[in-house]
Amino acid sequence: MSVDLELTPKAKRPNGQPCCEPVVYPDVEREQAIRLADVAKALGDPIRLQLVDVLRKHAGEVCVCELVPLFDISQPTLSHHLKRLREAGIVASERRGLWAYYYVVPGALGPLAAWMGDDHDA
Amino acid sequence: MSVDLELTPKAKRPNGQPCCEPVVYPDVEREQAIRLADVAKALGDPIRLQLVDVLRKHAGEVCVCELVPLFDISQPTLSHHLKRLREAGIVASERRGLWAYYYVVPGALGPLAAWMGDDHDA
DNA sequence: GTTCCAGATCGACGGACATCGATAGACCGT
DNA sequence: ACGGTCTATCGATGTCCGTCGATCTGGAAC
Repeated sequence: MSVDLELTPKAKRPNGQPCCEPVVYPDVEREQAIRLADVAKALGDPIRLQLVDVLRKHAGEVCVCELVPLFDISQPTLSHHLKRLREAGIVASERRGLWAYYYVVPGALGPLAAWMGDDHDA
Repeated sequence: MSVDLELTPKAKRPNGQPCCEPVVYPDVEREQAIRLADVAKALGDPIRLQLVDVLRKHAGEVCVCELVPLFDISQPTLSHHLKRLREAGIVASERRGLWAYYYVVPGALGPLAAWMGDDHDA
């Protein structure tokens, strides 16, 4: 890894013709790609995506006790998914008494949504 | 799994007060969530996300030989990532002679982008 | 046919992940 | 203090994933 690689690998071809114009893409967004991929990975599970969907559509806090019966998974597993969403910065929680209330962090999906929505064809 | 669970788990609380209003969310989008999560999972790797980024910004086909030097991974690993993106329906390829050209399938990111961009606060 | 090259596939390996039951921790009523 | 309830954590387990080197495939040039 971390080999000093030249960005124009045209080298020698059988007939010398290039396969396409060089892309030579700078790694401007290495770090950004990691952050975006982290959010995407957190959404890369059907249950977590549905969790975020429920929380978003509710536009407010939702008690965990209301989330548990929505999925055919055990309570520890649901807690695990909520933790992953929390670690990805997508949701946050607040404890009141016995119950924990979760909500979507405003703007958490913004960067990834913006990247996906960017119209690169125009 | 697949327990016949009642959707209103209010049961008996210590003082009988509910933690919040019932959500009772129908699984309208179980199947859709799986499809969206599949796309998100495919984007849940920095290299794959950068690959899609390069292909999208190029707005055309890009030869694999141009992609290899952009990342510090081996050629088989890159091929593996391209395969995963292909299986997720995000990219497609065309072989011409010795070389393989990849491009982003138009509209492949649309559903997920639409879901993320949906303004549930308004 | 033979040789070379680009790309895909294979097999292996280490690490991450989803899932569960059991348990711990926090909190409320009595 | 005690018992009950909600949520988080722990430990174990089976599966999936990213990565590599080695190899296979099929096309081009000689």
